[in-house]
Amino acid sequence: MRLNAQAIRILKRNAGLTLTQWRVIALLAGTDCKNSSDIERQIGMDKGQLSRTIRGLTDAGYVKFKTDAKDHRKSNLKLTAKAQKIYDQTLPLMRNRQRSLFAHLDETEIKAIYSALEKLERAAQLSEDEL
Amino acid sequence: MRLNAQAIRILKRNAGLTLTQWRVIALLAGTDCKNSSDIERQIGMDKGQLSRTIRGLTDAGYVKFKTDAKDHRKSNLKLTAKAQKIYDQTLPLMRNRQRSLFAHLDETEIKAIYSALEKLERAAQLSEDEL
DNA sequence: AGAAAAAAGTTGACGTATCAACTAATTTAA
DNA sequence: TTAAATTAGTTGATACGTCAACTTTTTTCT
Repeated sequence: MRLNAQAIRILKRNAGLTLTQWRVIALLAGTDCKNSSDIERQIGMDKGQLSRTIRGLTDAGYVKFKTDAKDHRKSNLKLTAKAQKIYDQTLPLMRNRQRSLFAHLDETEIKAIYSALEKLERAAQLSEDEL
Repeated sequence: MRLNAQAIRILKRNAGLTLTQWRVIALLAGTDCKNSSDIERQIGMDKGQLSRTIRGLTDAGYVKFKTDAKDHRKSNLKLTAKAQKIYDQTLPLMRNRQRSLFAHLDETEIKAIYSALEKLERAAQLSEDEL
């Protein structure tokens, strides 16, 4: 989407992050997501993609990776101080962008979009079975 | 988008085509687009991507490639009989899908979506300059 | 006519989305 | 309790979107 272009630039210039990296960091910082599956459930991101993104983040020193003590399948992810700082600096920028985008739409438009997209997803899902 | 999933399957199973290949074929068959730039203008597809897609189509025998006689920069693309046949067979399937998707939405929803997306694009474009 | 600009395509790089096959660990159920 | 199913995560493959650098050919401008 071209809509993401500016988000991508903001993140690249201000934080040196990709969009998926940002999304993962934001979830680790702003929700109680602690591992890959949590994130997957939260935003429906592909777990393969997620695995690679997380590796990238740990390699870059944004995330500390531990395997869960109780369940050895699970991981236990934590943001480093570095990541937390970047998050705190970047969140306002992203919030502003979000706001300035949606400022152009009125309530009914936003609702129509969400409901329509939901319907489309559902319709797509239904006819999926016929293939 | 997950919405494209079924289109992708229909194309793969019934025609052995990717989505971008289909789009290019559909434009060559259904409009007066004759070269890469025409297509680019029509659907705003990246010219790099387009170049590769067209190469793929010519390699697969769907498109005949000639350089334009008058302007040696331009190409002159034509569908082969094989491609035309696949197009004729596949178009109804894609049309049906389109219809069954949009059948779930009413007029106002469809309009709201289009106008909202336009506004979003425009808003994104505007704030782009501030970066 | 000659230099500069623009247009058409090509190629490379990177990021993202999705599907599939696979390993290892845990849960379930016979 | 052991076999089967499920869950967590990794890895590979393919397609797609976007940006950038580059070549070649044509236009534009002076």
